[in-house]
Amino acid sequence: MNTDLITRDKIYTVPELARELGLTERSIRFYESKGLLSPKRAGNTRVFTYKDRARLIIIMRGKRTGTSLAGIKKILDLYDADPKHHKQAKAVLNGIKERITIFEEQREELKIVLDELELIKNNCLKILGKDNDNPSDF
Amino acid sequence: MNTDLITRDKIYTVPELARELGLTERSIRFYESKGLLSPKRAGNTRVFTYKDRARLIIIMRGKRTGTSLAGIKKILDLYDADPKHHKQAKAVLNGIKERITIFEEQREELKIVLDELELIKNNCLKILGKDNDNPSDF
DNA sequence: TAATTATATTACGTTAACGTAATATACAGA
DNA sequence: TCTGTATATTACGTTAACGTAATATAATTA
Repeated sequence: MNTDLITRDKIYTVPELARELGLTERSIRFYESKGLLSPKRAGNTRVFTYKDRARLIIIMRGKRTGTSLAGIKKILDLYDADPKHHKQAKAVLNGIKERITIFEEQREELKIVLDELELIKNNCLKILGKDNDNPSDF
Repeated sequence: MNTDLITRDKIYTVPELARELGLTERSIRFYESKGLLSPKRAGNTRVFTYKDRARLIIIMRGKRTGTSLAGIKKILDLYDADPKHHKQAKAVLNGIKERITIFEEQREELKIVLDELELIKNNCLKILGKDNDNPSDF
C-alpha cells in the first residue's frame, strides 16, 4: 500500500516517457505546446508526474480511436474539471454526453464496415474452400 | 424489379453527388485524383455510375471511422477484387483479416474510452442529484 | 577548465486532406 | 454571334501533426 504511493510519486523526463510509451520526444513536447500537457520544470527540464503520464496514455488511446488532438484536449478537460462545483459538473455532463454520442456513432460505423468485411471474407473462404486446386497451402 | 435496374442505370455528375451526399465537389475530384474513384467521361464531364456512388458512400463511412484515404483505398481494393480468381481471393483474404483486426482493435479502444466517460458522467450525475441547490434547472 | 552529454528551443520541411480563387472550355439560349 | 451557365483545370493557400536539423544551454565528467 505504500509502494503504490511511491509509484505515484515517481517523476519522468521527456526522453523517459518517450522510451517507455513508445513515442517521440517531439510528440510529447508538441502535445504540451498544444495545451494537452502542463509539466512542471526543474530548471529548463520538464518534470512529468504520474498524472501527466496518465494523460499521455489517454492521449495515445485517443489517437488510436482516430480522434484529433483538439478532440482529445476536450476529453482531457472533462477529466480535469472538479465535479464538486455544480457549474463545472453541469458543463462536464454536457460535454461528456456529446462525446459519448460521437464515440458511440463511430463504434456503430465500425460495426457496419466490420460486418461488410466479414461478408467479403466469408465469400472468399467459400470459394477457396469449395474449388481448391492448391491444397499445399494448408 | 425493373425499377431497380432503372435505378442502377442512373448516372450522376460531380455537383449532383456533392449535393446528394453532402460533400464538396472538390472532395469528389480529390478522391478521384487519389485513385479512389474512376468515373467515365462524357467529353470533359465526369459521369458517375451507381457503383461509383456506392464507393463514395463507403469512402464517407470510412472517414467517419477515422480512417485515412490511403486506408480507405485499400478497403475499396478489397471490394474490387474478383474472388473467383484464387490468387486474388487469397490476397483479399489476407488484406481483409488485417483490416478486420485493425477495426476490431479500434472498436475496443472506443469501448474503453466510452466506459471511462460513463464513469465520469455517473459521478457528475450523482453529485448533481445528491446536493442540489438549484432545482429550477429541472 | 575543456569536452561531453542531455535537454530545450527556434525554425524550416513534410504529408494528408482538402479550401479557394482564377482561368479555361464547352454548350445552351437570346 | 454574344452571353451566360456549368464543369474542369491549374495552382496557390491552409490546418493538423508531427519530422528533422541546427543551435543554445546546462549539467557532468575527464
